[in-house]
Amino acid sequence: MKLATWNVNSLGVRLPHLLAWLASHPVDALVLQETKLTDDKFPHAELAAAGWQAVWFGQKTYNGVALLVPAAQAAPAEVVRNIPGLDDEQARVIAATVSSANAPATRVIGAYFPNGQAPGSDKFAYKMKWLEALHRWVQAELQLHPRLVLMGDFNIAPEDRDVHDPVAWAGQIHCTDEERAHFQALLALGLHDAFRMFEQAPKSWSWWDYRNLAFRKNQGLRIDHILVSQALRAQVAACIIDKEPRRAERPSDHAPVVVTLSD
DNA sequence: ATGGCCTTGGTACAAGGA
Repeated sequence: MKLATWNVNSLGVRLPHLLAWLASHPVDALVLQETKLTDDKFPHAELAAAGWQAVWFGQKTYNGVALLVPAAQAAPAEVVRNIPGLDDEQARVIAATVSSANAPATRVIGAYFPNGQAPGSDKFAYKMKWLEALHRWVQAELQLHPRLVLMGDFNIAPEDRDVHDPVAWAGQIHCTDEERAHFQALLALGLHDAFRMFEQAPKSWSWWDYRNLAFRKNQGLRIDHILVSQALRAQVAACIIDKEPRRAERPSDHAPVVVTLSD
């Protein structure tokens, strides 16, 4: 079973690009972030024509998330939109139970973590509050669904090796001690960073700034993550960042991350 | 380098992203 996450930075712009990637990457579930579409604008018909069913949760201009599974697969079940109990006007989370043909049901949480803008800002305070609510909710979800995957754009670089220039980024947004402590708190729930379960090339990033020729110079951050629960840990066979779509014309600034679970 | 780019809304340029 393959599961993937991708911040597409506008599904309206990126739909052809997404369909091309899906055609050559037959995953069992894909979560999207930054769709930037209200629910009435979500391109479910175009996705269905390409063989994909979806559940989605969006808003105008900003944020927006979705979960795609093959049309032949069972429909995503027990769908949750945003974090229960958190009063949030921003569309950042979609969760569902996914059943592929050859694996037991798996709880998939797709999340677009707040950016946070800058330490000390109102947006940073919102990020902290959101992270606290996420932690509480994921803890409860794990009790209900031992087979659980939390994936998405975390907007957190967990360690200095996830940052192209740790000195320049020290204490900056995505790299503060507070954000990193929240990442560790999620791991402490019994989640595992699938990418770090394997030896990886140094300077592996999932996001590169559009500016400064950052992709060409491989100056980026690893901020898109796939965390798997203890029950799934032994089945993780591979985890990769697919840089190829970042080379495209008009790419997203993020690359997809893909995890392979053995049956 | 104080920044460079991309997207949205809307039709000029501001806001947000990371």
